[in-house]
Amino acid sequence: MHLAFMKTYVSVDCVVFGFNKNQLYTLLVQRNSLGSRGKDLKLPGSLIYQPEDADEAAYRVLNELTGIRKMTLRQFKSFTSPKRTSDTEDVNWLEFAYHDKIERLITVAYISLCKITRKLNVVSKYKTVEWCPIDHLPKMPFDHNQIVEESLKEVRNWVETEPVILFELLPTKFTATELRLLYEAIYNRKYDARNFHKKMVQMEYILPLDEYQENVKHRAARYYKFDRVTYNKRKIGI
Amino acid sequence: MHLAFMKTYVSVDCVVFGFNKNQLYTLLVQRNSLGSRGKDLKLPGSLIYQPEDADEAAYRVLNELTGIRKMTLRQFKSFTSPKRTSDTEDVNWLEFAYHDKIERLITVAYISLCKITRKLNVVSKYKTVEWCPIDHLPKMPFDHNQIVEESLKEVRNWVETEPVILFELLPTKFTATELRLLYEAIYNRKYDARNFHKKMVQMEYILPLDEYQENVKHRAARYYKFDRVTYNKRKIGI
DNA sequence: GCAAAAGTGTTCCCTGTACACCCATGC
DNA sequence: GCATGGGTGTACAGGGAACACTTTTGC
Repeated sequence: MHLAFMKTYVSVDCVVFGFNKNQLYTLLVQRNSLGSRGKDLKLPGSLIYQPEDADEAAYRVLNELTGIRKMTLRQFKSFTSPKRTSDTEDVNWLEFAYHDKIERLITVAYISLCKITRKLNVVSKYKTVEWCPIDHLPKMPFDHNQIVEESLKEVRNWVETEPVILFELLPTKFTATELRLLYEAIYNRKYDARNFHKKMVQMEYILPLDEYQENVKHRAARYYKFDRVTYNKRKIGI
Repeated sequence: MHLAFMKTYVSVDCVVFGFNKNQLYTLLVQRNSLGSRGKDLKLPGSLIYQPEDADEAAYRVLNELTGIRKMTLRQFKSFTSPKRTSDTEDVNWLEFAYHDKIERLITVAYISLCKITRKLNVVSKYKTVEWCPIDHLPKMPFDHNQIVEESLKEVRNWVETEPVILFELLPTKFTATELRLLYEAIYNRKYDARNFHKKMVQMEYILPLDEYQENVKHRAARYYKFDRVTYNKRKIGI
């Protein structure tokens, strides 16, 4: 038996995390669909251009959406199943969007992070760009649901090696509670607020500000900010 | 400017770790070269066949080399730079080996593990298969040196989530010192032998045997074995 | 005063690390 | 005996978890 080798298109797909209140969100785009079921939301992504590597393609996709030149990102897994393109509607959309015959398509999945308050550009290829809570995701095309699911585990690994990424999800000034809720959302567990606060105070790269919440009906919480300089010094020590 | 999308061949490459004495090794194959420089060693790999996904291609490559049906493996990163195929000699070899015109090639890199004593098959595509100490690797084609380098970090992550993989590198019966040297090789640091021993005794899935070393010129060390049943029970608890 | 959330202090336990010491074997 | 490596016991430090208690603000 002689088997043909696989010659294929390669795309990148980005799981962009955002955070608000106590909930993680991910950025979804709406396909300019061909009259199909539902809202037709999917992960932002693109085929890779000839002169690009996958990282560059991911930077390009994210730059189009957010205007940020080089967002922090992390490749986490490639999805290569031949079954990815078994849904004819998905394939039709691909061929419609890229004006090309697509037989097989593998994708390199990336994680990135974005302040949820950031203004987003609606790229012409899509109808809308929106934040969607990760525990209420719609059914998405290809294996995008699976990609998001696996990406959440990868975020945890990422936080452990580079806690700096947490601060890309928070506003510049944040309270201890906001940071704690972010940890709780990522690890899907509760942390004792009192212990968490002490631990946070010990992180020398989190600087207390002389600013406090206003118009809250309880004791106003102090604001903190992340200090990149101290953080980078700390990393050398490890 | 209109840019062409990338249509490319996709391969898998496997970094197979082995362990002996106090040293990690990786499995390299020798290309049936076209009269070229050096020994021409590289990572075992293959283009992906049409009906396969990347995991299946990696299983196939490893099965050819070791005869093991489904070795434990872990996808860890895709390497996608257009520069991968900038060396003409590398491209010549590819086209020679696969009887096809190769312009661009991305690869999905995998890690796997193998007892170093295992008998290996020399696949017809290659001249030799050999174990090479990871800190004395030859210059290899493509970005294979970079792949090995990055894979070592990934092995550490893997051990932390699934310590079971360590025992795929050790003989069925092993001493405390052997396990310690394996840890030392992976983490590139020393561990206090006495503390390590105590820690090991606490791991309920490592069973002490009533067998001891023979013909050693010091107190004979006890042999231990890994108990998969206890290990799996333990995992449920987490 | 009361509710609600911020923030501090204390205690306990577990784990890692350092290190002193004893054991078994070959020469 | 002595060198070599195997194996046990003790002691201390740091970090996490549990939780009592105080502070500030709006109503």
